[in-house]
Amino acid sequence: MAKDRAPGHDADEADAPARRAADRGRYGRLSRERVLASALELVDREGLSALSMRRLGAELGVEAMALYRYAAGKDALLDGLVEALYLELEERLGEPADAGAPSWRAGLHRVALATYEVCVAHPQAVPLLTTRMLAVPLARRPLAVLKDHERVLTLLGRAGLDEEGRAVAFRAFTAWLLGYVSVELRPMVDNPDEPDPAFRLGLHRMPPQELPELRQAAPALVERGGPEGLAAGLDALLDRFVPREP
Amino acid sequence: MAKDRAPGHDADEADAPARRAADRGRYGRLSRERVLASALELVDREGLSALSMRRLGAELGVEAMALYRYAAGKDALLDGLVEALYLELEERLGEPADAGAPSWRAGLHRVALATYEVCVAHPQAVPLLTTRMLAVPLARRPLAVLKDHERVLTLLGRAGLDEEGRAVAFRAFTAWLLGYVSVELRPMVDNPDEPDPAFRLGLHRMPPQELPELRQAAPALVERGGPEGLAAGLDALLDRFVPREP
DNA sequence: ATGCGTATATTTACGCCGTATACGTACACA
DNA sequence: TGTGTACGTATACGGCGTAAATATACGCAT
Repeated sequence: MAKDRAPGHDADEADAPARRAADRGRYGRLSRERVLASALELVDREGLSALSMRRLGAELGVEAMALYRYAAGKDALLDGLVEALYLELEERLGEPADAGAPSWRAGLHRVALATYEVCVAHPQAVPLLTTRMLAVPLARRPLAVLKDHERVLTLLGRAGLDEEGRAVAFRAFTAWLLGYVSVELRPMVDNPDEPDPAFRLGLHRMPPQELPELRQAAPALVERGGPEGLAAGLDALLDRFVPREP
Repeated sequence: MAKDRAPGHDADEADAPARRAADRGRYGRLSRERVLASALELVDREGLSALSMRRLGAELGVEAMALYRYAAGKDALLDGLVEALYLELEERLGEPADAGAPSWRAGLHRVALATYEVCVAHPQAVPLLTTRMLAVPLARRPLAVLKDHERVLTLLGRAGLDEEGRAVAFRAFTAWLLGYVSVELRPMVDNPDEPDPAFRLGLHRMPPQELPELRQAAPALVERGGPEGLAAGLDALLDRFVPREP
């Protein structure tokens, strides 16, 4: 495929121009959006390890090197995925200025919940948040990420915190949120299709005598806390790190 | 090097046996401990991306394939690193049964603090906790990890929680701890050697007008919360998820 | 329509990666 | 001293990220 170099006429296909373009998925050209969207889709479908430049190129009907026009390299592509997640978050949240005037607390809950939902929609991409995103120095993070930070800081500002208090609360918010989605959104179950609960969890692999508590608690541990668990912990932290409301 | 096949006599070195062994670092043979220790050292020194089978082999004076006797593959090697971290944690904490009888709360603080310290000692390995460790189904995690889980569950059991409450508290403990070390232990600073704070943070890279709050808060944000921040959030969560003490 | 400059995509090549397979080597024990 | 077995090496393969050079197609003035 993509081997014949005859410039114009092929045989039975009428229009000569954009012949190769048709090969690459019926959309005319590449664009950063298309590249990132396709990458995210691939990750959602087959996991992070399936994402390679060559594979993504094939997905788009294009050679690997063509992608370098839209991302400086593989690392930049991964950072682009983080950006894509935060753009999706922005979309869910609406304008940066939290337009209406719910309380700062409700605002933070809204941000946390929306982030949770984005992560639920793309569980395979979640590790990128703790690896790529946090690895990039603050000022170099994608704009969408910075806007999210700005939003959270603004909400904390409304709570009447001084600069130091705001930084403490911001770190706590981020740590809880990222930690929560990290532990929540990955499979704890060994063999999902097994009917017997103990075998489904793979408990027969664990040392028989030690670990009695873990053995007993395992079925409950693999349950999800859900958005409620996220909200409950968030409130606990806010109660601690933010002075009483007026 | 490692080319001469003359079996016994060399020239000036007396003892013939273990000649090749001397080439590979003056220690006789490989072992899982040596492999994992060397891998962790390499990661500490040069980061996760520097860890490859070939490189680690070279580090040990051995061909890459030799490592496959001690770890089934690269993934298993990474899981082994997680195990190594938790063995180090176990060492810091002493016997699994939290022998003395500090309160369950003090016990949890001790576990959290010791985990924090291990992560501070190996910041480059921290991403493995959210990627590899959490990606492995509960029952397949390394024994040292399971023992840690058991310890935390036991402490929560002393707090008088029922099964459901224990699972909720366990997840909150884990999420907070992993989230906290993840955000805390990576460099936020763009150019550490720059004297001027704003340039050190790379603030000149950020859009000039938007993000006013972030701009102002940045210097405080890049500070660490330290063990105190960890403990404060932990208490907040425990107060919420554990019924009042007797 | 024509030709050209530029944006876009391909080709080719290099070195590193994980690892399957087959092969040497040396040590423990008879 | 001989032999079985645990340990390490040699070689090879396909896939990876990406640098450099090359080919193609599109917008636009003519």
